[in-house]
Amino acid sequence: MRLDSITIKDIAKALNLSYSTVSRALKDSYKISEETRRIVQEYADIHQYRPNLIAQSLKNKHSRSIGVVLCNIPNVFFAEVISGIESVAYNNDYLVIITQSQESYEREMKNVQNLTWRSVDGLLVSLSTESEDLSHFSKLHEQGLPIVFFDRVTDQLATHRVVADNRGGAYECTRHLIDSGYRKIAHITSSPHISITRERREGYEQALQEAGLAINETYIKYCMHGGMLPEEIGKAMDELLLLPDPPDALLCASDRLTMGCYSILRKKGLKIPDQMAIAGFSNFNSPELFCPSLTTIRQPAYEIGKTATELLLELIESKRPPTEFTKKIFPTELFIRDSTRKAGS
Amino acid sequence: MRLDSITIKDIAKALNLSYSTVSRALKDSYKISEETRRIVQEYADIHQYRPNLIAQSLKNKHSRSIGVVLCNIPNVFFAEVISGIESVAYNNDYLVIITQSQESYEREMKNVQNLTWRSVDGLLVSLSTESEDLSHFSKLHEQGLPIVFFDRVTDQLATHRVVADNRGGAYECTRHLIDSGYRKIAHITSSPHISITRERREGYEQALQEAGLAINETYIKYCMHGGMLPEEIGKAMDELLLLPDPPDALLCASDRLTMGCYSILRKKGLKIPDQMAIAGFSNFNSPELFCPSLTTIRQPAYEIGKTATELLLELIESKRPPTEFTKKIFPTELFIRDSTRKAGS
DNA sequence: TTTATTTGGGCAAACGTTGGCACAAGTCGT
DNA sequence: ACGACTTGTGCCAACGTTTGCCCAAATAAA
Repeated sequence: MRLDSITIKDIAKALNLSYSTVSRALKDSYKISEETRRIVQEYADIHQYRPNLIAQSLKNKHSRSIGVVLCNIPNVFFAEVISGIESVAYNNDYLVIITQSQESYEREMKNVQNLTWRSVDGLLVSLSTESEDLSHFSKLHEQGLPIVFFDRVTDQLATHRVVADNRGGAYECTRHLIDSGYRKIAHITSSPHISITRERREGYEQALQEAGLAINETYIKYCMHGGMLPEEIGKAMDELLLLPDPPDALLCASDRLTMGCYSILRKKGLKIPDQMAIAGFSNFNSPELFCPSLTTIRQPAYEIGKTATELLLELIESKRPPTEFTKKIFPTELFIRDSTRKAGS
Repeated sequence: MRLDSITIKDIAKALNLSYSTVSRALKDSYKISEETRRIVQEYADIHQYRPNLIAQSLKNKHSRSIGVVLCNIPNVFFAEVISGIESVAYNNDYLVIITQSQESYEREMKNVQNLTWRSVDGLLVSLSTESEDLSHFSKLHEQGLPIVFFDRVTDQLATHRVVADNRGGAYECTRHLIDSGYRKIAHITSSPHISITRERREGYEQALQEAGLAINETYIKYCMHGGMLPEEIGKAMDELLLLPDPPDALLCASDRLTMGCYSILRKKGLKIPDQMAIAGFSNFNSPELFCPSLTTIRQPAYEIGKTATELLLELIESKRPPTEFTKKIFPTELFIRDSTRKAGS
């Protein structure tokens, strides 16, 4: 259902001008007399002329819309990212189309396909945990579709990437745990396919190594669906707890994981942080209300969304494909709270 | 940048048919021989023909997209609603365009305008706290644009509404507080302009009245921006606490308010629930981790989004404007936790 | 056999914009 | 006074689909 709005043709007829003159007067391009321009503008204003964006898209081959592919909207981190995306898009008159992969490769592919049929001008992507084969993206990218990756990125495609300093965040937090006296630090993380998993593990391992602590593979647990399935977190925790020499601290690699693990510890009645310390990546904004308050590594999610979108719009609007691709890395913030403070320290 | 994809014309030329025949064969309408249909379909499949949705929109006067107007994406409740919206839209091949009003009337108007220029087929709306004048919606609605309201609804427009049982939820929770022995129950709520504020207050007042308790106006605090501005919550709390006879329990009317108030109570070092009990509407999914665990009223946000979208699509796809408009009311769930359990009870 | 009806398919206009090209009138230099 | 520009505007095709209308052939009815 279209809302009856006046068109260029209407203006042309009313003013006894040709379509093209009106069109040109309206977007003050080309050589149009000041007089004509004024008359047209005035008429357009009075009659509330609005260009039909669909028609423009058809003609111009671009739709002023961008597609977003991410795993799950209610995830705090992504919700904040979206908010950042939306704000930049809004200011630039772009429209944002959001799709959720729910950590499924299948769905991610379908969404991307759908988005391209819709002729989005560019894509903002955070990979699903299942995605190993990235050909659905590289094909499009080769055809010239601008893509910017954020959070869960890849180096298989030559394009911009926007991430938090995952390695640094994990490193800093692990160091903090070590400094607090913990020696048996486990790492509960997501699928090894995605970039954040690798980077966070590297930070974790680096801190251990620098402290002269051995890396214990049995202390590293992968949740292949990033914690979407509650049972995978439970399983990982059980395995850890049943170890002959169980860990005394937990570094969790994502929002869902952090919440899930914390919740399990509490349910099992373990004393935090004495029996088990816990810290993790999380953008939840009241972790101080937990009991004990929760040590978190916070990512500048809004900033990430904002920057990724700015980069994408730049890509879209630049005439020629850029030769250089940046990887923006935003620092994380460690908030030390009671869940990692030993009673005595 | 359009991805070179084959068009109907290409197929027509290759198969030596006319555009119209191909078009009709593809959407098996009209009378086309089985033979032709098969040939066209096959060719289309092999060459991965995808209809150009922009062109279709221009021709058909609809875009298979819906606009969403709500206040703030990172708000848990709305994030879940969006997730529900997205799932229905996805299954019906509709595209979802999300805008945030940030509780600003100004922005809400601009967003709606923008959305209609984009020729969305329908609107899903949750009003901002500032919106009193609804003419930007009613104008469009009169012109035939399908609109479904959810959460913060209005009866100024004759259309579908989807909400939680706000009155019931508030009533049940207030009763619970009364039953737990609290007698001085304050209500911290949002702007009186929006429907949820009124409904929740009604539930609160009804419970008080049934219990023979007086309604104390000084116990009802309105945060005009729904708690978006941290200082408004602080001010409301201060005023309550400084009352000669301060309340002993708090019923908070929204996610942000509940979190904000809880946080302030903790910061001020008040004993929950002995000095002050607190309960509120919240969709945060780990309130049991708070200290003390937080009593919440949960709304079926995902369901609300899902249902609103189903209703909207029905409206969009039905030929004639319906004569009846439904108001779907979903029950809320009260989760009683320690923040409202007196030590002795 | 003629006429009416069905079946299958083509033509071309339309949706609202845009932009290359053409062209008339005015301006300038010589 | 005559060509060479410049300026302002109009014409028309194109973007990819859809669809009303028309028409040819085949079939059925008379």
